[in-house]
Amino acid sequence: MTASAKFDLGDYLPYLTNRVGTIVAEQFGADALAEHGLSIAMWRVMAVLASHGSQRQIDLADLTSIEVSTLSRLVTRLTRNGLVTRTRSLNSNREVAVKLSPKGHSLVSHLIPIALDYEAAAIAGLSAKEIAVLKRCLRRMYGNMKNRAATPGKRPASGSPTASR
Amino acid sequence: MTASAKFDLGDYLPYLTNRVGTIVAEQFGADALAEHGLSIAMWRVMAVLASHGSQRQIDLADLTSIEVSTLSRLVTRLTRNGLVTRTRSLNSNREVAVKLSPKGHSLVSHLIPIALDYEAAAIAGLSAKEIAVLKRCLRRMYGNMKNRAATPGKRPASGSPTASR
DNA sequence: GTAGAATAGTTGACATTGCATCTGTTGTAA
DNA sequence: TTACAACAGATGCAATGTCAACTATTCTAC
Repeated sequence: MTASAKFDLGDYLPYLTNRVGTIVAEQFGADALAEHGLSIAMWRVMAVLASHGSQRQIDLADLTSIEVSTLSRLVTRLTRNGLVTRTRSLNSNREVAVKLSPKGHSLVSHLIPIALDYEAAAIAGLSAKEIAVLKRCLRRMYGNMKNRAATPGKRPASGSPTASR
Repeated sequence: MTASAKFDLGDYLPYLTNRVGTIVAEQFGADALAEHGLSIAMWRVMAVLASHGSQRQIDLADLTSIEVSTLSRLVTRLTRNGLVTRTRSLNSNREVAVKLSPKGHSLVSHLIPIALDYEAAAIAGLSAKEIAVLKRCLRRMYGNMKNRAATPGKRPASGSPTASR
């Protein structure tokens, strides 16, 4: 056992965060999405479209954290299921505009209240004040990481010489 | 169409949570894990082992939120890479004890400080008090959902009037 | 205009995942 | 003991995801 074995995962924020995200998604997926033949990724795409309106695939990828190539096939599937439409963008011929079809819109409208129920179940027992802090923290954390990604020399090089290929 | 089209994803906690978890994992994976041939899932397994010691696969699955069948193969891969060992448990012959090998231990020891740097980068600008609330909230949320999963009649019936307060 | 870089999206090859199913082990109760 | 349910883990196979090319379009600067 080396000295650095001192690592308390239960106090490590990325772990705590990912576990919450995963368990909520798992349950919502199994209880609410499965019966509609939707995967969590599909729901995310539809939720983004419901909230932000028509989007290019590249923006969808950014908003959903789904890889562009994965997203391309995902949109193909959603299109086959009649939930979204994919049309060439008006202002550019290489862009695509993805938007909810009427059927897709009606499905998200049905799912949104259920999703909000799950959110409510997750935060049960927490005060409004705590939730406000929670949201602030999460937004800040996302911003911090996003920033870091955009910044050159992003490597923290703790203990490791950044010299790599 | 319907009134419920009013859905602000930017205020929806499962979304905020998953995005933070994803972006931290993505960057840590690309910057620190890739050069060691590790995936995020592999890192999670190793981090759990570093923090909790030897585990059965089923417990690893629970602690990492990785499916048991996926985990089985993942452990096989980690074993092939010499990072963990898989031995029959002492007290039961159907159980397996997964633990870090010396090589695996030395690798996590190297990665842990880097992981903590990423955590620090993520929470930059937040006060200790806010972080305390954040952790409390995340633990509570996980507990709430875990509970729900164990409870019979967990379904919030579509369109349910659960939406109170 | 034209060359070349940048951008948006798609696709082929390959790896990984997830469900259902299977094997083997342990616990329980007649 | 025997029978059977519950459990831990592994595996076949179809579905999905990922990386690296590749096509097509638009932008930039001469």
